[in-house]
Amino acid sequence: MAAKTTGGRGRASRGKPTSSDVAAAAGVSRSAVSFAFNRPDYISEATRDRILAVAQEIGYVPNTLARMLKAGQTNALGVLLPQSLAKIMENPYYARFLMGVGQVCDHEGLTMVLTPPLRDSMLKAIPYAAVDGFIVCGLETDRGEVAELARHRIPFVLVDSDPQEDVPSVDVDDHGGALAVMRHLLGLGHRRLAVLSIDPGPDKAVRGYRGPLARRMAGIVEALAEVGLTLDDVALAEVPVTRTDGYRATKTLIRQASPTAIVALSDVLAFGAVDALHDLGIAVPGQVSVTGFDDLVEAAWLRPRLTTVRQAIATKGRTAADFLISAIREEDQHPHQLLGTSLMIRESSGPVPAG
Amino acid sequence: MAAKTTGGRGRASRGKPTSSDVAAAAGVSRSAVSFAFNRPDYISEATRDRILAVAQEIGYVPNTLARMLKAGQTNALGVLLPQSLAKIMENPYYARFLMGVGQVCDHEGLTMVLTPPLRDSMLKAIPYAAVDGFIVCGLETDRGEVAELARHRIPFVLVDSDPQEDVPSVDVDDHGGALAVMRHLLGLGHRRLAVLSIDPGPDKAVRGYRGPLARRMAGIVEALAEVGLTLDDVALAEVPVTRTDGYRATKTLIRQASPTAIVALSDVLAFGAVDALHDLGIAVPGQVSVTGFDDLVEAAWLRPRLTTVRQAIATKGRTAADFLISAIREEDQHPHQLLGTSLMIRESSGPVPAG
DNA sequence: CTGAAAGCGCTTACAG
DNA sequence: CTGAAAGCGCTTACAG
Repeated sequence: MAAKTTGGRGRASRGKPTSSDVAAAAGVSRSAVSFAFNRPDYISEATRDRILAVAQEIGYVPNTLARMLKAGQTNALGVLLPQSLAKIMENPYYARFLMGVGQVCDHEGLTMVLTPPLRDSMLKAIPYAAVDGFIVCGLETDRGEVAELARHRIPFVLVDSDPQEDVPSVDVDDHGGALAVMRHLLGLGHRRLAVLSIDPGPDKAVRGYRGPLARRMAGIVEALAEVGLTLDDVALAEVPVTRTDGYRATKTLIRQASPTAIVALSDVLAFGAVDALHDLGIAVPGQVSVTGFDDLVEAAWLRPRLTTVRQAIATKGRTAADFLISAIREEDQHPHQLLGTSLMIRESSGPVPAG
Repeated sequence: MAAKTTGGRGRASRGKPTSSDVAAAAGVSRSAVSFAFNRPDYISEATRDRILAVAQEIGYVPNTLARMLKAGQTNALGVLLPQSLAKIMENPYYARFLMGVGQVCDHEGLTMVLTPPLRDSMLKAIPYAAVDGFIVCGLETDRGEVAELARHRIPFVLVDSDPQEDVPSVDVDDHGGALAVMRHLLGLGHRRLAVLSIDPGPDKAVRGYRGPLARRMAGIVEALAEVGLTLDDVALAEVPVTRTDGYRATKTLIRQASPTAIVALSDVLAFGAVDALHDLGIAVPGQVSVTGFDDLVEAAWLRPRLTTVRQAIATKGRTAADFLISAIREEDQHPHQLLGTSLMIRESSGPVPAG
């Protein structure tokens, strides 16, 4: 601990100067100091200048925390993430999503607070960050957090989740996207398919798929049914969304199922798949087609260019931030936005190879 | 504004419940409530359980702001960024850097607050976010902010900057990196070079290059001198660090200077350059070599794989976070870390074409 | 094991 | 235009 000079309440005291220090040094009351910063019109310009000069000199700036406490707002938007900060920043999907959120924050003069999953050690006393509300992200969410947030009357919006009646939410037409990409592949004649899917987390066994993953799987099942197939007819791998995991899983899928097409449920996984196929000497799309989901900026850079399902990720972030701001202002609506998806047919998918 | 029931200090009051509400409902004092959350050993288990149950029931959770104010710390690390949040999240370099910072935050149980450049409208009353300290990032920094932070005794560390004696800092051997990549290209016989550089910002005219850019330029000049050239002998474009800007600038450079090698001072710019050359039908490295700087993860995905200067970006973030934590704890050291760079020779650079 | 009191640093009616 | 006072919601010695 730092040594603290006790009795020093004057400017001689160690630590950050407070409004009292400024008041003493400028020979005015603390309110005058406050007015100098917040209500220029309440005091004479001369006094204000003097106070500000003194403040500048002794290095005073109003304590943000105290200000926030008084005001009852923080001017910060929280983003409650489904994974560790390190993992999130590694995932281009989130970079893009946070870009959207960031645009709104920039525009509204808000800061952005990134919060990793709540430590569920003590679900009672969640140490919420100092924010005005949360954007709750991600496939793996809505365990206890959502109920907790609602109970504590903290404004929030759900993203990539299972929409709830009375909570604002932003989602994407995952079902339609998955359906479209599957029909594309099936239309090209592919029947030996592998689905490179996203790890649904530990409680899938208990509760089945949820959120976007559930919708995407439903789209896949629907498309399969159209040609008389079921999920049992495709190879399935479920892995964390990293390029490395996509790479490894692809090698396994190829070995075990020798599919003619790999349907990745995320572009990042598709990147890994293309890499793996390249390293295996398998031509894309000559021998194996690969499709993604998301249409990250990087998807168009890849060679071959990736066929994928586009979703407007930045728009999703922007919309979520807008909805949150409305919720914070207690404009008591509960808007639900469903953004469209569209199939981007590029170079990584082609007709099933002859034979 | 929300309607506020005035005199209601009981649990009937609107808005979030406070410790008084819990105390009243549980028939104990406010301190007891506080103890239930913070000092389990100060009260009986039975009482604690009762208080916690009541808290849970009425949806009470201690106000974070008040807590922080009392404690004098926020458990949040601020990252002061050189650009708007939207731009930052668009740049893979920052994604990687923030990943490093995130790793430390994850480990230490800290949250991460992203702060765009301070609005210099009112340099006196900068509305600092509620954080324990700042990691100050970026080429364009150290205008007024650094002096302000120091004046206000806010702990901070400088990253990618011009190190100062008494401020912790983390930098990279930009000079060595630039020197190495230039020697590589010159060694391959290239003499008609174009440098695709980073926009130094508005006050370059006044103060010249600073920070990493200054060091990289110095490395370039040194390498040029070794073969009897000067900066006047190379084409130079200075643009914002986006793939699009790299793309456009490359087209211009090719038209105006027809270089045999393009030295990009950032991988993101190099990505754009490779794209532009591809679209122009110019072979890389057959006709034009391209090099980058950073060695982003994506650099190895590119085809041809990008020759570039590797810097340990995530480590930089991690080190910066560690230094900041030390500074916050007032372990009064001012460590300076200089991380190495290394030249990654891959496929995008080759010998100067004959003729 | 509990309760009244002070205080973290600020802002804001309110009376002068 | 200024100053004393209350209060934002919490925590923490302190005396019981």
